[in-house]
Amino acid sequence: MSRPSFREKVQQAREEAVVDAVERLLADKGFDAMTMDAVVAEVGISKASLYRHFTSKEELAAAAMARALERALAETARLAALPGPAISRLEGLARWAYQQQIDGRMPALPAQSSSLRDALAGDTAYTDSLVQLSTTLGQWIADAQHEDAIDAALPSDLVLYTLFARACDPVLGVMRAAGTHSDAQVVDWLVRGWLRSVAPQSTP
Amino acid sequence: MSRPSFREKVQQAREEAVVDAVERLLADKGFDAMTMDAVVAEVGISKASLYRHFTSKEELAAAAMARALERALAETARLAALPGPAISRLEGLARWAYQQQIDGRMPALPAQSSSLRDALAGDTAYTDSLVQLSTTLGQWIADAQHEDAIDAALPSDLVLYTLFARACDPVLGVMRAAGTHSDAQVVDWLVRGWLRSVAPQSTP
DNA sequence: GTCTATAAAGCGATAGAC
DNA sequence: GTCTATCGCTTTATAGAC
Repeated sequence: MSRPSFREKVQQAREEAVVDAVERLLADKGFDAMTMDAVVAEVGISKASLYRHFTSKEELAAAAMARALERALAETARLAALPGPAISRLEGLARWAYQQQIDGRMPALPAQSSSLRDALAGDTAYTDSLVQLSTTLGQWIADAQHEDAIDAALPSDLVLYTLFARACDPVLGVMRAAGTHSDAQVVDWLVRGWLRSVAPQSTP
Repeated sequence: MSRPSFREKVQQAREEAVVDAVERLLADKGFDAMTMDAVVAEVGISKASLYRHFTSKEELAAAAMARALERALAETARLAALPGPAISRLEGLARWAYQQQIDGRMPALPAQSSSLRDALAGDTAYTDSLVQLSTTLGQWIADAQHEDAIDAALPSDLVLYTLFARACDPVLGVMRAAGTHSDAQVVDWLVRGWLRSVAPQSTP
């Protein structure tokens, strides 16, 4: 049991190095523009070795997405321990998502791609994390609605999807390219904008 | 002058048929997944003929985007003639953008693609329309800020980009796929959400 | 100007030696 | 298990006949 663990650890370390590179490339170029040659060039292994560990490009993307979801779950666990109402936890996660985008750690997958969707659906690490994250956030959203911090007339799944959409909000990139305001200022505007978009109707 | 106009009209009609097909394919599959074979199959011409009229795939995408911007400009002209404050015109355009998405008339281009960006920048029909649209909407946004319908603390270009982003809001597609609510209801929630996201701070 | 046929290149995936 | 070398397919783009 302890004999093969060394080799297994080496394998796991290499696979993690691969997923690291894939995460960067997916965030930088997107799935279609990312080539397997670029992956092996960044990791420093051969293509045949890469295919020993991951049987397809889609599987690589699924592994990167699974890891991103794991990070999101870790952040929700951290936020859950903080005091304050549910809406402040949701705000914290939105802010975290924008920061991930700035740090180049947000994989960019195409919305329409059947082969990719199949690979994602078949990756239990991905689907399990997604379900768990959705469940937790759905609870936070329901709590915030009961606390009257989110419009109770909005379906909770719509609120959840708008929050997920903040993770790939193109406005951040455009504003950063313009360079007229600090990252922190732009993120603040966008996070507050999301909060207002789901806030209860003001009754003047 | 009138002699070659017949042939020119035939040419133009064919080019319009091509751009029609490209618009549908771009909205359905996106730029990367759209192949030139699919374009010629839909139009019913050969690939060589297609390349007589459009020298590259990027140029086709630019033509489709230019036409989409022309439609947006036509809608702004229609909205400009309506009575009411500037914010109601902005709301109307946001609603129109979502409807375009539903109708499959919103080209989906990748955010990161150097060759595509160059082709777009070199297409005057595209850039001119984009500048004109941005100028008009920038004025509307400034008006709405003066009317205290949009938060005056927000930079007008940020507001403009968030409005553009509504044209490719992924939440609409996800909600439509869920099928639990009518298109009109979902669009209404999303449009009102955008309005609230840029509304002035409520001062309770 | 439009067609058929094909070139040219990029990329995902694999064979076989070591 | 990793490498080099290559296959096989897709796709963009073009040559040359009509």
